[in-house]
Amino acid sequence: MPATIVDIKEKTGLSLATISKYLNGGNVLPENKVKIEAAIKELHYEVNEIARGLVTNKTRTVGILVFSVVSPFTGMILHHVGSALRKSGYGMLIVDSCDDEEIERKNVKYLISKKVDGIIVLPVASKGDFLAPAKNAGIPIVLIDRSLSDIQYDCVRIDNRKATYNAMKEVLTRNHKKVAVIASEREYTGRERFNGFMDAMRNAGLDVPVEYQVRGTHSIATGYNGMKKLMTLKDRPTAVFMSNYEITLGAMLSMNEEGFQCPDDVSLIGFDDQLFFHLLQPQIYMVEQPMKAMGERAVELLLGRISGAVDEDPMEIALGTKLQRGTSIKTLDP
Amino acid sequence: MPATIVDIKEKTGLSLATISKYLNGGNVLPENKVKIEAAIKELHYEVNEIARGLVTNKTRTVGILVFSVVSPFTGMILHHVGSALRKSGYGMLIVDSCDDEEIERKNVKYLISKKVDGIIVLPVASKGDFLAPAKNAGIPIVLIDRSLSDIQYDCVRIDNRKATYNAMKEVLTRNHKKVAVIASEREYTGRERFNGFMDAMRNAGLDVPVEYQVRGTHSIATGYNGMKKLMTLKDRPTAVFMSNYEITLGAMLSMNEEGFQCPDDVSLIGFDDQLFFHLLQPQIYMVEQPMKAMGERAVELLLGRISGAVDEDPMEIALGTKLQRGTSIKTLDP
DNA sequence: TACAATGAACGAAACGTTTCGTTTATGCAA
DNA sequence: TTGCATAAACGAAACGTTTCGTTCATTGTA
Repeated sequence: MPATIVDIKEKTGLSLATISKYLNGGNVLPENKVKIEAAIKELHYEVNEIARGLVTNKTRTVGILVFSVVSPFTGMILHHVGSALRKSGYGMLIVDSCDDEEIERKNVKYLISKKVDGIIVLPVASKGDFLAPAKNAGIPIVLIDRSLSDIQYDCVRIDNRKATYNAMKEVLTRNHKKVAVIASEREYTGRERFNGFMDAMRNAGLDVPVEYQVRGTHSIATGYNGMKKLMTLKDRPTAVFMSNYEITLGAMLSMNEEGFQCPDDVSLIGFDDQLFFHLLQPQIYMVEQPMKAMGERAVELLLGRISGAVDEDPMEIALGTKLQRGTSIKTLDP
Repeated sequence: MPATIVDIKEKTGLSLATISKYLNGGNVLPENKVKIEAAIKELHYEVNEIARGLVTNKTRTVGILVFSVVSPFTGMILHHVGSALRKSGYGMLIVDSCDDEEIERKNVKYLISKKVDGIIVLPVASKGDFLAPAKNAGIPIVLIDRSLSDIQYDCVRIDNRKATYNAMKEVLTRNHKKVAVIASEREYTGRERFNGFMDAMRNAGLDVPVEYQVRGTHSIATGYNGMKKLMTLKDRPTAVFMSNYEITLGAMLSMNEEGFQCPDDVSLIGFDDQLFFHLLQPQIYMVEQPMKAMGERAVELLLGRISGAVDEDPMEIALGTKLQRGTSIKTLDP
């Protein structure tokens, strides 16, 4: 029903090749250009991307493989990645791994079958074998936020360990000695941040007793239960580092519930500013990730790989973070 | 490079038509079936969806047009819609309207150019003209959550007005007379819920002074500022209804900040349970939407339209809600 | 004036499927 | 045996583009 390039051919008397050339930005005589444009307007012609894809072997669509589509972190990344892609004329086919490695594995195959031009991954698995089918199919891959332990892919993220290490200085220079951590231990970021925390403590010559090391998952429940547990210890910490948004949220809920005050009862420092912590009183010290830049750099890199403009070995891009200062850290007597 | 149906043809000696028939579930002789399956395995053949799409004029992909991809409500819908679609072999091409009607309008055209088989919409606009191009192209459309004012499309949602009306009974039977509302006025749901609130008050013979009617946007800021304003009135309300998740979150932050206690200082009732309110103390009364059912029904309906199994006039499906009872409403003396 | 060089237009083949109308093979009844 | 009905296989066309190698026209140069 919709007009095709053949209709344009008949209306203008030109050949398919010439019209195709025009459509793809090639040079045609001014008079022909006018004819073609008139015909296009009159017939409401639009190129059929499917037919085009069949011959070019490109879909102008990239697959986005996310560990979970309900996380606010994911939502924000999707927002920025989506804008950047659209600006370049690409669409995004999103698949949700539901925090399940088996689903993630299937999703990769699905994206391949959909012939996406590239894949952006926020992985759930820590190892990279699930991406092998895509790699073998020659599909460019860029990771965001989380590196893989056994194989290197292009990855845009922050230096989690260092960022945590630096953030911890804010606590340590205020003479805190008894500092606890609540961190996720299942993904890359949680482990790195935990390590950064331990680095800082070790470097300050401070010990971290096991009951101060709360490990869990990337969830509100981990923060909630973790904080509850910490605050019922006989020997409470004077400060707590929380490794991500969900954990921070959970921890704060628990504090509100128990009536603990920050920073009077305990000092807090967290990760992943999601805007709304700005509204909180007290304002929490927070490591802010450059979400927009991460999304944009990842897209830029992926499109570079797709076009062939980038052909070096896989690279890890670590972007800078910013510490949102607040009022949540108390200065103790030396 | 990847194997095609022609390779299978040559390996088996059968015709393209027969192999295609097999691939699409048709009957072939057992011996041929064996031959074909062997060849497929040996050559790692997978059907090229692009080529198939060119002749069938189907992409097995549906477009998802969301008002904002960063909202947790959207994330949850995406999760359920995505699962349901995948179960039926469909993928989702997601486009983000960034709460902007102009972008939304462009996105519709983009989805059409991508030849999606159907579109699921969480609209930002209140009027439906932006969907006209898709309708004219014969692409089935299903709305979720928000109806349009001027034209009827298939829509899966709840009865916001009634749900609010019923929820308000919990407040009114506890003898509250001075009840305020914080509601978004820009989208369908906010307006309906506001109306439901006013219905309930009117029906109880109660007046709602204008300073008790806070209208704003679907945002944390509206809830935060709204609650702050309400609690500084000389004549404070004894209860507040909050029309959605973000507003509820903002309102609670403000209360925590000011040190107001719920339900001692003010009773609260909200909308959109997002799991994590379960963790809160006190537990807030919340109208819970059937997110999973909404996503699944919408997909079911859309696929029905696509296949032609459903061909009645557009329908509005209003699913039932559930009131999560809590401890956030105080019983006043009569 | 002839010839080379340049640039635009052209025709046909190709991309990998599905589908339509026809032919071939099979089984059964007359 | 012949004829007929049924089921499976077949060949060819079609889907709407891009692209390759070639032809044609124009301009500039010797």
